[in-house]
Amino acid sequence: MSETRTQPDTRERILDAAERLFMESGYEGTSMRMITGEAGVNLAAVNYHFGSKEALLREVFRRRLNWLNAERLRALDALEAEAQGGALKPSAILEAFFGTLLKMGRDQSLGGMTFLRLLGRTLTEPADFIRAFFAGEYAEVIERYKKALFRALPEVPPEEIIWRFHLMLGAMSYAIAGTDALQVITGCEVDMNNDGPDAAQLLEARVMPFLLGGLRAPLPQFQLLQVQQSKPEPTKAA
Amino acid sequence: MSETRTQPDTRERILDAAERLFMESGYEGTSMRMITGEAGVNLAAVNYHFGSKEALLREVFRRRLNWLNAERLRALDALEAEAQGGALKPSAILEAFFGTLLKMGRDQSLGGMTFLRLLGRTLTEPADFIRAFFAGEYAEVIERYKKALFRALPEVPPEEIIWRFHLMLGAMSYAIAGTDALQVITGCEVDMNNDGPDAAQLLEARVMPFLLGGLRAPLPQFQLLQVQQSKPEPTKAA
DNA sequence: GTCTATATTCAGATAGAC
DNA sequence: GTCTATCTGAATATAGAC
Repeated sequence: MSETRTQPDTRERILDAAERLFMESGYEGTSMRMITGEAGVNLAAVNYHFGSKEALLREVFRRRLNWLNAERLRALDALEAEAQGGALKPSAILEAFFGTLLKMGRDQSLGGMTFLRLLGRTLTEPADFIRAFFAGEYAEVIERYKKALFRALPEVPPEEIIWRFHLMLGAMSYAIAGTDALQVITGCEVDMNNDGPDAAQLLEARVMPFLLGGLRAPLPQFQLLQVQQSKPEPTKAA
Repeated sequence: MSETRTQPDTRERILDAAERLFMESGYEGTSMRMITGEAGVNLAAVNYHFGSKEALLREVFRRRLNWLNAERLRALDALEAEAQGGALKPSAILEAFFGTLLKMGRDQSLGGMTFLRLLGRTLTEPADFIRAFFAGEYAEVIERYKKALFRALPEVPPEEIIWRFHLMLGAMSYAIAGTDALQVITGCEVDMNNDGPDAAQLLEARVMPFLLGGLRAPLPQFQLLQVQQSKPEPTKAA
């Protein structure tokens, strides 16, 4: 905040450039020369300010994930306070979890669609240190939401809920990240490449019903058998 | 088939090693020295047999996708012949499309889970030539299945079907590819790392109900308004 | 803090002997 | 077809002047 800044924020310019280029070309596919070139700073500045390319990537994410994690916890706290100890509605939980994410897409100062797409892509990056980093960053929030879903869907086996959480994350990530990848595959133009509020709003209207439908789908056969022994009439999961 | 082979198939050994390493470390993260090392062949052999690293990647996929594409078309042909000109059930279409994919996971000679995970991961690789390659390979099959879904769900706007197709692909890809990525995130062990029939069967039982639930979810608000003007009682999509 | 110049490593690719 | 040896370029990172 109160730094003696000489240039218009070299550090910030590097983070912005890296965010965009990692999104576009992936971590391994982006060189530090590309980053410093786009940022208009000297090559050595990255190592001076961040120490290494790995540390730069971590900082790119930390800058945004701090807000996302805090906001997701806050949204869940608010829901639970309102419910006064009762179980939450599955749709409200998804709204808190994914709605918060999509709010980032609508706000440039939080990263906008650029960061959302970077996030979706990076979850599948194979580099070990990236996976380890995300595991640490996400652990607390995921744990809280998992527990909320367990309480919201008591008749669904926890293992099944975890799988469906997994599948919802995947669908959302692809919807965000895979724009060109999968829109080429589906052979249709999709209107998400531009930043701004429209893309995130459309995404929300389209994806949330799909996720909720998947989350509340009938249980697979082999689990229905287990459940029927303890409860009558469990055809629907919720 | 009738080659004058000196060694136990250098070409095939390279393809197998590349398939596994690309799956594990990604395209950019895998060097030709890693590949030839694992295959136990000379470094120069890759360029001799395939010409370049790019061409090697394409051949890794072509070897498997030829079967997948043909089988997916065959499965759809069979369904349409059986329906005698009528519309198909959405569940049958998904079964043909994703069931065929998962059949590969159960059969080592078709690539097994290794290839399935490679496929899921590679769809999000950002390199341009990879996206272009997939677009070409998938075009025909996607077109046929899209049309089948349009007919199967006449009350759902085509644009919405395309989105949900997109979302189903994403969920399935993550379920397959993101094993360690997302199982770390969800904080639970998932039993998919090993090859073999069990993993693919479990996957099928778990994922298919989710996909069908998403595909048939209620339409988003803004599309309900459009549809209600032409048809009564369209609360459910199917 | 910023720059130039460079150290070091490793990538993909190829020439040419066998 | 397979090998050794090597070319060429590009990557990350750093030393040291300013």
